Amino acid sequence: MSKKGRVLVAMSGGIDSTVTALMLHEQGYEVVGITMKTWDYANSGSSKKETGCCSLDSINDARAMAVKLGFHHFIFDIREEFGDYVIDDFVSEYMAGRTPNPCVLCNTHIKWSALLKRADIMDCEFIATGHYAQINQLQDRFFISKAKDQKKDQSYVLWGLSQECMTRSIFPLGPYTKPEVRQMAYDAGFVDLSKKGESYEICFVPDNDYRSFLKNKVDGLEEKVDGGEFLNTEGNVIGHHKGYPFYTIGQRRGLGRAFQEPMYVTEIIPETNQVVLGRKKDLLRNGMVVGKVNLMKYQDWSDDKEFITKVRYQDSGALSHLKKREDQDLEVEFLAHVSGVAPGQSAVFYDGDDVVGGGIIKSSL
RNA sequence: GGCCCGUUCGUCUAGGGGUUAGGACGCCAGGUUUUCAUCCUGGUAACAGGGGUUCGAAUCCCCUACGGGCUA
Repeated sequence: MSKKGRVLVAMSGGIDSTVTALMLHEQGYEVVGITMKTWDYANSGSSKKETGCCSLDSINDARAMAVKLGFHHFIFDIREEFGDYVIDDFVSEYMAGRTPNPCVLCNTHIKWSALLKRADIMDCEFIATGHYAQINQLQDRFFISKAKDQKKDQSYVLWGLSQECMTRSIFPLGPYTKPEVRQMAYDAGFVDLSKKGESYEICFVPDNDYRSFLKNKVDGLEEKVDGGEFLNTEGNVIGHHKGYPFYTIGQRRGLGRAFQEPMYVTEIIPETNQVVLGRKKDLLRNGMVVGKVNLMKYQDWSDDKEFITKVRYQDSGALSHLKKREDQDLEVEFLAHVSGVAPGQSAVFYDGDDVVGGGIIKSSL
């Protein structure tokens, strides 16, 4: 029917995915909307403000939006896969003293495969999301590149996408800035939507309190880990904490104790339920080991090639060398010290604006 | 049991007759952020207690409570 084909658009009811659907429609695609239900919100407490990408309210919003635009719309229940994979990993990572990245994991292992599976059933050649990122191609390889709007760039959370995923994905917002997208929503008559705020929380933790979430998921956790020791970098006990799963490397606030200067979590030791605190300079590292690597732009490179490594979503990045190891892990050497390397978080490597690849931080060096 | 010091926001402290009693850390609230964090802005909050002296006391004096040195 349509000139360009059918595209399955992941709609959350928010401004970005709505404009995505609109743009594709205007470009001549036949749009089918889909909203994924990842979590059962009925008994997870009330949420007054805008919550994650897939709250129950948002599902209704998304449906209403699709209907208004005249698209077909489906709700896809992926609670089971999502719960088994993303939530179980989330809990076990924290219990192992690491800091998981559920959005990345969901994108890599759940969201895209769920979308593609549905796209096949619905006879859609493409899938699209409202991510601020771009897809490029170098010879036969596809890779993610940063969005035009560097402030909104979301390439960091997409490092895990496979070649197959990228061949069929479209990110219509990549070449636009957030203000431009807002204007488009406004011009299209979605005045309220154009003023809608961003969503921040983890979708399955609507009240943004992951610590309570962990307590609810793990029986007796609080009693088990409460009262662990805070150590200084010399190994002396300097206080007590609420339990190692409730802290993350680089954390400063919420330690509940005053010291002469700001103190940060520099190490988490789950075996002994100890948390090491140090000064800002104690967070600096020379390198790290990254596992579960997915390579995008290049398969190989010379050892002296310099890449920019981001260690967190908002990290501005540091020049570094990447070396492949026997076990497929990457050894990353920072050319300048990097602060707050947290095992469990994603590391993403860039060549300019292009994503070379990414992985999960195993340990710092 | 005689002679000397110290006691300030929750914490560590600045201030030595007229100060909005300052800062740091904590805590709280906003901002930034599709993770957790970081980061930025702002806010809350104190002169151990009782007497004096002074126009005026956190500041000077005198007692009453908790902390350091020579003597028996």
